[in-house]
Amino acid sequence: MGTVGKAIFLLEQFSTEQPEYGLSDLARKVSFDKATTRRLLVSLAEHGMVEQDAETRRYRLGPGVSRLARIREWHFPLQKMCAPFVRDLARETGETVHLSEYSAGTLLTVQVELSARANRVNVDVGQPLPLHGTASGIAFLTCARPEITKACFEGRMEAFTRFTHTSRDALEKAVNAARARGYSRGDQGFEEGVASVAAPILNTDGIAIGTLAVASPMSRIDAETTERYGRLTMQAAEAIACQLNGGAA
Amino acid sequence: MGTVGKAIFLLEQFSTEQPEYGLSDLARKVSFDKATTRRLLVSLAEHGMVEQDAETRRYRLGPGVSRLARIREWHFPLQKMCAPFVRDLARETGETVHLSEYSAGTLLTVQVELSARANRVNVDVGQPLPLHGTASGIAFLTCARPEITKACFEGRMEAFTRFTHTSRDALEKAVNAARARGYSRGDQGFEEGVASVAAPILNTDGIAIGTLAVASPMSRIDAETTERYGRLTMQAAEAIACQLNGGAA
DNA sequence: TCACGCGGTTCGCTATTTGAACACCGATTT
DNA sequence: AAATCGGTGTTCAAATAGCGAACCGCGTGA
Repeated sequence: MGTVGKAIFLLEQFSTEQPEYGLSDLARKVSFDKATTRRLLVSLAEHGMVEQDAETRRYRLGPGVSRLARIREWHFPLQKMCAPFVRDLARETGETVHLSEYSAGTLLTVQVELSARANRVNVDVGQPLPLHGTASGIAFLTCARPEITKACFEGRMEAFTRFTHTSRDALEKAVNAARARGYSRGDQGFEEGVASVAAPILNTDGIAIGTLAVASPMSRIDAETTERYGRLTMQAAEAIACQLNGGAA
Repeated sequence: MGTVGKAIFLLEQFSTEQPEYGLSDLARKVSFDKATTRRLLVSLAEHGMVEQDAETRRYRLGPGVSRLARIREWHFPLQKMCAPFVRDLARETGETVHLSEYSAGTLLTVQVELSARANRVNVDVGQPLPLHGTASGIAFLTCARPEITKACFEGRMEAFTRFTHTSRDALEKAVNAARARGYSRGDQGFEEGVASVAAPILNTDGIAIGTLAVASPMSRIDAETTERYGRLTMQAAEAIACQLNGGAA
């Protein structure tokens, strides 16, 4: 791994559950030398990508990342644009809805609207979803760029539950079924007891850039509601794409 | 400059005005070798910090930066929290209001609410403001951590206009006056014809983490309105600090 | 009192980064 | 259609930047 890879790897350790680290903590977690870790952190801090609490000496993500994100969001306002659609879909279904965006081999969760029910599916913002093991992933693969699909089919497929598709064949079938249907189904492929439906969000070229998904506890859904949620998700994803690509079409 | 510094420097080239670069463009702009620039971009792209448009081959900020920003914002929701205060202040004054956060030696503009008037001051999100040359900077220095103040006083002070404070003495005077007053004034220190007032936003320890500022064309204001805007800004900054620090006191 | 773990620093070794030169491709010019 | 230009992307010897074991000083709890 190159030096910048390591630096970014450090940044990626921060999460909503663990937003702060001491130097040694972090060094252990990534198994870099303490000195290395520190040098990287200092470099990052010089540009505001991390900041160090003046008294606890712990490190956390800095204002620089927000700045970059604002520039991106300004130019490509995916999140802002999708917010109302995600909310509406969550209200219509009463289930947890999440929006994901493709990034470096996985789908990153961008936005989550949690179900109001006591028994609900929890998804964290920033959580990466595997392409082969989630409804979102399968939906994405129905319209992904060929290189991505190829890399996914040829890569190792980790089994998260006993339902995860782990063979190219099974996955290809699931993707084809989803493409025919217009939305994907993910039955306990990532987490036992969770059933999801998802639809891809396409750019002007018809290539998927992300997905919209509804995740429910299995106990609450049957074939009919799955179909209903699937259609709603598909429609919402299309509406998003339509607005993203300039209102036209 | 170390390798990660260079990588981040690349990221910092992207702005709202110039959100995309070709490889050669970018290499020229930062004066790195093309090969170097490319290697850095590839490393960044592997982690989603930049992405390359599949057809134009140009590079832009990637979803990874948004992810990091969301994690930070989750943990430290400055922007979300301040939004209503910024809006209210903009409505009350009818002028451009901007919120900045300290990062790596400067103040980064986090949020801007532009005046509705035709003749108005424009500030860009993500724009860095110098500590010595703006109302925001002076407000910040009234309550900054001693090291920061020291570094600023001892550093070179660029003159942006003929009104910019360029001597330690002048700056120190302005800071002391602002501290006594509760808000700072910046008369054409950064841009001719622009007068601003600003107040620091303090953390629980009474240390400034950012500033809130109102920027008006000079033609529109006099001593009295300056005083009024100053008080309003101060109150808003205090209200923000109060909410940031847990509603208490 | 001692031992431990913490943040931070040093310095010789070495692996990584560097950049001139090159290959390629497509558009525009001759 | 040959030549030229400007662009992206690749190579490899040379040199620079990063590495990490060992170190310091500090606070804490045994």
